[in-house]
Amino acid sequence: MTATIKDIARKIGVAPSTVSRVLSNKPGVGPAMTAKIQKVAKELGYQKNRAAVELVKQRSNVIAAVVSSVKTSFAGQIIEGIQTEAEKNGLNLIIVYSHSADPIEQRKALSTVIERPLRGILLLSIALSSDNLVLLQNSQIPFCFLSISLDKKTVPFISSNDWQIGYQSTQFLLKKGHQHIGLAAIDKYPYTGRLRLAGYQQALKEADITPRDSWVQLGDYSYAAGKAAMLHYGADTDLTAVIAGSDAAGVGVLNQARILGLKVPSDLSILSIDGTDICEMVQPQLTSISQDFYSMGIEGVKYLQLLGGQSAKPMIEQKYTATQIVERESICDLGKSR
Amino acid sequence: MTATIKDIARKIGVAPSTVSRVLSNKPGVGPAMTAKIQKVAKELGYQKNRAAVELVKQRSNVIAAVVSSVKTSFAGQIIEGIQTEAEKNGLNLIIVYSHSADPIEQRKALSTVIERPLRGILLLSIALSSDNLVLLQNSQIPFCFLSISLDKKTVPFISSNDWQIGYQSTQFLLKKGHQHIGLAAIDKYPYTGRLRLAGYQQALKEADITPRDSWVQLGDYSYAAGKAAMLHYGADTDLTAVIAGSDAAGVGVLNQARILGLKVPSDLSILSIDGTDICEMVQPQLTSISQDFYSMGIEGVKYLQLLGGQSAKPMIEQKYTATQIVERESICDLGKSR
DNA sequence: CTGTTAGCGCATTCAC
DNA sequence: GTGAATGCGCTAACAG
Repeated sequence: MTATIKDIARKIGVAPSTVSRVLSNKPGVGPAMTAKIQKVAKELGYQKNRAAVELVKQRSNVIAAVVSSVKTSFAGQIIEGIQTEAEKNGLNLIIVYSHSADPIEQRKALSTVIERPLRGILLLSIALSSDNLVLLQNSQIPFCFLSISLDKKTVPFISSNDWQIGYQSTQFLLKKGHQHIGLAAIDKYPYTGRLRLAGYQQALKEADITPRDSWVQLGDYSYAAGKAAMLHYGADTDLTAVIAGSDAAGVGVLNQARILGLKVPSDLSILSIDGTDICEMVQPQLTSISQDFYSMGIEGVKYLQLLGGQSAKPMIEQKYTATQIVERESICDLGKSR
Repeated sequence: MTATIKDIARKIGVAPSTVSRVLSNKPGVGPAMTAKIQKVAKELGYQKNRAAVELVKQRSNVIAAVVSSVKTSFAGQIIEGIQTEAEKNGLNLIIVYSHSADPIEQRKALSTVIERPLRGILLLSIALSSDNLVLLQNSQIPFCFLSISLDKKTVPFISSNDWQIGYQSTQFLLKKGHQHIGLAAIDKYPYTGRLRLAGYQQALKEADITPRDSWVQLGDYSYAAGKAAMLHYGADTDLTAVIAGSDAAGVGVLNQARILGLKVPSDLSILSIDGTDICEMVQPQLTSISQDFYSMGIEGVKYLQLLGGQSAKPMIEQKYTATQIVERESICDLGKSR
């Protein structure tokens, strides 16, 4: 093993506590001694043992992000935000993966995280089973969900408003004169897909339009799901526009439409949800309803910091970050609406 | 704080050591007692304190991946591989970011990782400063670089052969009849960009072609770098093909070429390095020299496991994973070569 | 300014 | 099968 505080204390002929003081930047040690200790520490290649420090201090300066998948690039943006704000506050970030929605898998990821004295836990697009949520809550570690909006009043989250995403994007298309609007590659679970669906349905309802069942195609937000959805719609679809659950799905719809001989946007308009870089990388560029993922990350650690301050009130933050439609090239204006 | 082993021991009226035995699955405790202890542990919401365990056992079952925040999505594939193999071996994975090539930043990321009794460290596309490399080596923790091939005989890595990537892709284009071939958006640092450049130059040399300085455009592998490179080449470039340092860069070249009025592949062929999903998402689909990132991840943790076994010989692995040209739609065959 | 003492939570001897 | 004692490496009182 590596050298310990005792080793260097013994070597110099001083007490371990003195060494500890200088190595953890505590005041009250003479400059001569300080220098000497630092020198010997370097010579011996001393490395702090975090396990020991955390054990005695019952706290660390690390926060954890639990993410469900790396594939979608929005996670990268959130993490970027987290990392930036964490650095600013002298916090270290570790990331752990929790693949699936499988409670057992989730549990494993959670365990590796709540069994340590972390400063906070951020959960990205993770829908915890109720057992696991209880586990998390009992851990006493500050936490916050990101990019998912739960319905329980007692759990904090920072997310886009998914209902609004569904509502606004549908309304946008309606204003462009579209009447037959599809919704593709969203999942059927609460908190994201279901909310978007509800918003979509509401906007349609307000416009006195009754969507046909085939208009909404479930999926997992992937490129493949986008393609599959478009394949279901078919070349002779009555749809003039589709809202895709993610950018990747939007590209899937786009490419499959092309294969079917449909021109975008003249034959079919596409609005993709997310607004990541990929929207500008394809042809035509995808018009999107863009989310502010970076801010979610920033706000997430700010909230954690706030909780750490332990202001008696256990305030629960439930906050929506802004979304914004960014017009690019994939939507066709059909003229006046209504 | 959460309940400890002592709490549950006291509650039952038994010794802490007994509780410890059942909670860490050690044999030699009666079934009745075992059941009782487990029950009470659950009641109290007991959570192991990892810090304490790691302190006493001087080891954990976690491995760490250090990644540079490169925007390119290949990191996700490597991590997928790592995670898969780690799970198979009962290891937990934590990921930490090390932004830049700045030694100070690197040092911080390294510290959060070597100050713990990890089972291994995997470094993804990270070029450590020599100071930091020494630090890592002194930590006694098994480690391996991934997706970067160092020139020191003493450091283990698993990577594509970047020289071959440059050589083979150039040769491929040569065989397709291209004589004027650009290299875009690679960096100028050792170990990746410089190796690819050398391979590219060698292939050109063997074909008696002298590249003009303007043919190689440095960059950071990003979409923007690809666009910038193409902008430098200009609409009236003498190039008939360009090799892009990454898929994102390839798309950048593609889109900028389109803006300049060049048709791909008839006016300009593009070969992108990496072969991630994005190649199939753009129009035309990008022909690529694809890397086996997933395998790098798998092999990386296998190697770590091997080292953990402490077979007296401190064998150093330096291994190249396969690369393969995947033909899609962005390369035009100019006819017989030479 | 520096040394002594105690203990964080747990695993692991060694007794019984 | 179970209990008592010891120590992992470090920080935090408390003395001096």
